[in-house]
Amino acid sequence: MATIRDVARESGVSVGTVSNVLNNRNEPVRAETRQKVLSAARLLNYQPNAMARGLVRRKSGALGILFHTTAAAVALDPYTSALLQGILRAAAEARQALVLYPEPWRSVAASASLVGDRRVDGMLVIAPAADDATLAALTGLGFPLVFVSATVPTGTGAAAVDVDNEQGARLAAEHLLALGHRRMAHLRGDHHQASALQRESAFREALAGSGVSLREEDVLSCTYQGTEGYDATRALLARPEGEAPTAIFAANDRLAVAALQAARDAGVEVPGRLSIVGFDDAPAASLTTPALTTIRQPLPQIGETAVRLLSQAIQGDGPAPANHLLAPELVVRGSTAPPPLTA
Amino acid sequence: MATIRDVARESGVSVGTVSNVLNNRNEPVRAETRQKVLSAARLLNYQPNAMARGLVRRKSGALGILFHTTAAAVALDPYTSALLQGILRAAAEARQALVLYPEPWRSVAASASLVGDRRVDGMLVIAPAADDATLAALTGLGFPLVFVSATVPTGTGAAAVDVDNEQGARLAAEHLLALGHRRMAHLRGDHHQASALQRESAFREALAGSGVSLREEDVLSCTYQGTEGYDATRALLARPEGEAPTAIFAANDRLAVAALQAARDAGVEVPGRLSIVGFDDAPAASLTTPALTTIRQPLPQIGETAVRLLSQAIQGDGPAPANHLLAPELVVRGSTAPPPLTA
DNA sequence: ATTGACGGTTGAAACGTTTCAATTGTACAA
DNA sequence: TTGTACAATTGAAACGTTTCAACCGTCAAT
Repeated sequence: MATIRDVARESGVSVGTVSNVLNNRNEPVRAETRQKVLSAARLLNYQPNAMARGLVRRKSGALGILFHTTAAAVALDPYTSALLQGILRAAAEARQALVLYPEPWRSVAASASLVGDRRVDGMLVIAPAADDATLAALTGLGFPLVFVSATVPTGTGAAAVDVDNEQGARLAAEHLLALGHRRMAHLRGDHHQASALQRESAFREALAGSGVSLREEDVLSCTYQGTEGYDATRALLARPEGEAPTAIFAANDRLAVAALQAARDAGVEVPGRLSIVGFDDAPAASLTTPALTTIRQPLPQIGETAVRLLSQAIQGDGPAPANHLLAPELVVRGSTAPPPLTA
Repeated sequence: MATIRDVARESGVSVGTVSNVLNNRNEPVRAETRQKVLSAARLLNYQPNAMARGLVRRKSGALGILFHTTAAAVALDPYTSALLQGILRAAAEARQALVLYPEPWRSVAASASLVGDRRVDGMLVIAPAADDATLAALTGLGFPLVFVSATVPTGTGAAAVDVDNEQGARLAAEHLLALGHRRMAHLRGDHHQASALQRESAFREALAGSGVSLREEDVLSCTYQGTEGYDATRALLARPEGEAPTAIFAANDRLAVAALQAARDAGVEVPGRLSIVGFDDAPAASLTTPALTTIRQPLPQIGETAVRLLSQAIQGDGPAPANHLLAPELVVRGSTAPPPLTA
């Protein structure tokens, strides 16, 4: 590999000058000299060494991504893929490389060691558990951090980007109410994820706003992983006539798909006898029969926004850090209909 | 951030000694000294700077991933996700960070600039076009490279990992033949991808081996992107009675799903009147109705193997580079059946 | 003629590590 | 007592950049 010194020798100038022209800083330099340097660099196929540069500039030109669990587990998730799509797009635009840390971030200590090696200039933290202590400790490191799919308490110096979960839940509620449903159930996501809590409470409040109450026995604790949705739904459908809800709002599409499966296996027609609304608009949502009515998250935009925010934070000229909430959208497909008339 | 010099001062020894104990090399060092250094490091929360270390060691501790197109486009692809899963798992094991370059690698020049900055120790090249000149130029860089989803001509110093496409196509052919099909069609993938060519020719040969010929008009050129599969299938099904194939082997699941959709829209029953076999076993394959019979690629294992090979190449003790072919598997689901009896 | 300004260029000092030859101290053998 | 061996430690030279104070002409103004 050719070094900057090789280029300097080849073009007969000092390394300082070579550096100046190659980084075209605003230092004055004769056109002729510039040409000599440029052609020497091309001739030697010179590429600046990122580490040497990073060492003195104290910038690596790379952004890190930290996952809440092993990255391997998360790679398969369409949720992450969609997010990544936006992240990559924005990173390409900002000319930043992306560093994936295969280890999950768990303790502050562990993540500190990742952050501490200064391999990246800032970090995107994906879907962290809503554990304020850890979050705070992480932000306390004085390292540019943007949380994705989370909200940070105002006052901490960090930024967060997320879909407006409450608005999403409200959209689901309004849709179901408009169809005429009065007895509904909710399949709740991971209880340690803030989004799950937000979706539940906003759904409850939206119903209450229309004089419909969400009963305690009608909210089932599941996880975003989804499989629990099956048994929960079977249990719901096994209830005596009149005790079963006519619609289910699932905290994400995985749960919704599981519910759909359960309904099919129980011989309950969807949407004829049971309506189901999901959340996310995962690719699978449009492939099921019936296709899923769901709340779409603008995942790519969330990713883009996060990168943009992080870049600003790194350059130090960011606006006051805050929670950025992006609007969700109701996508009506085939899994919702008015409740059966057998009231 | 504390530097190694801070640790040296704090523990009252030289930086050389600090470096020795922290990297526990086989240099002899008094137990007492070791303790002093260790506790000083802990006290100061010292983290070695990855760039400084990389600069002198000439190793970054990171692996790069290069995609054949914009990474953003590829992120959504379940194919890539599954691959990534294996890559991440193996990278975690090898304690290597992963660097994603958001820009696609197109020309050698462009990728050389990525490779040249020495930010990574080696590169995984995903699904490159089967363009020997570019491949050769890339391998000629003297940089550890492993191609994924490609085969390299023997002799070039690079390694490649892929599913055994020919065996996969053979599996599909045998399955269809065993069911009794004699007139089949093939939806071919990208003509610039080696895998598409391999799947086609192996399918053709496997049929020929049983005395069945694949007619020219029955192989339709599509792309892995999939959408063309719809029109191609419609055209196939619109042929006069007796001129239409009774089964389709699609080069990947996207094409197979499109074919399924086309059959449904044309009122042709699957698998009653038309059998469809896909390739990949993408997540969507099990969600369609009927679920797709397909050839499963061991994508996570391919990713793992690639990382392992790359690590070996970096350490310089790798075995002779070669093409590693992993075995595919036939997954029989609901989209295949014997041909209709109306012969 | 002296000064000042400025365009153009240089050389060396960082950046934070690792590594290695050199050095010190100690113990043992001759 | 001298020499040798070896365990333990040191100090400085790399690694390949960027940056910045300093320097040298040259030209214009005084």
